[in-house]
Amino acid sequence: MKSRVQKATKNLTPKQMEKVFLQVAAYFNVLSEPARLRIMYSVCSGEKSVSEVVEMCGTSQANVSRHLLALHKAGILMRRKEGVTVYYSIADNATVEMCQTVCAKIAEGIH
Amino acid sequence: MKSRVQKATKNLTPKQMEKVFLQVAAYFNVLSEPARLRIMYSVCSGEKSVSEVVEMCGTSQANVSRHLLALHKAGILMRRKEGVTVYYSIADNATVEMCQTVCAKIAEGIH
DNA sequence: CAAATATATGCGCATATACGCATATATATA
DNA sequence: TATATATATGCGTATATGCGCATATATTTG
Repeated sequence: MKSRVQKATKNLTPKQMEKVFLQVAAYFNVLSEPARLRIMYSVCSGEKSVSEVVEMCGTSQANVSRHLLALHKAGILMRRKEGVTVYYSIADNATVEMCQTVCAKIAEGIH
Repeated sequence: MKSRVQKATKNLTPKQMEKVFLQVAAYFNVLSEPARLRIMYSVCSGEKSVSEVVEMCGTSQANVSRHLLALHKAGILMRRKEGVTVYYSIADNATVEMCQTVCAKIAEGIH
């Protein structure tokens, strides 16, 4: 019996598979920047405003804003505006868990 | 009690965390190209020579070779040389499963 | 050794994108 | 309304990298 994962892509046409590959690549691309991973790490500990992330990460405000928007656009972060302040938090826990798994595997080789 | 994943990165110095972020980003970067995902998909069905992957993917031989080497260098594919032929196969099943999970999640939104 | 086959690589070009800098936009407050 | 604060964005530059093309390298075979 095939797993649920295999089923999901088994009945797609080549054209549809190509779309999937493009979207999956775009998804991984969002996670392929150290700056964005640092930002995700800081948001992991709880909802943060842009300024708070700037302080935690030591990146410029402009870049933090752009990276947060990219993560939001990818569906990974929630965006909530309160007055002039914008708060970001985790929207997709599966992505966070995946990142943590990869981090852990790589961290093993660091010590 | 903390999960094993959280433990793995909890006791790292900022400098070590930075190294982890760089390596994780590099890892995701390998998976952020449609061409490489196509190639991985074809190798998933069993060990393949470079030529076989070229036929399956319709990409040029030079690029297939480069992408396969990149996947091998990242520890995702095995590389085995037999005479003048080079065979690639899955080395890291966790990565394949991760890709399939992401593919499945995205494929749901395609139909 | 010469030729054929399979794979890898050097090079140039085009494209994507992260960053710094300045500035625009939006909201709150005096 | 003027000012201050928080966030977003336009623009130029530098860098990374995927691709096409040609060619190098390695191995087998005649």
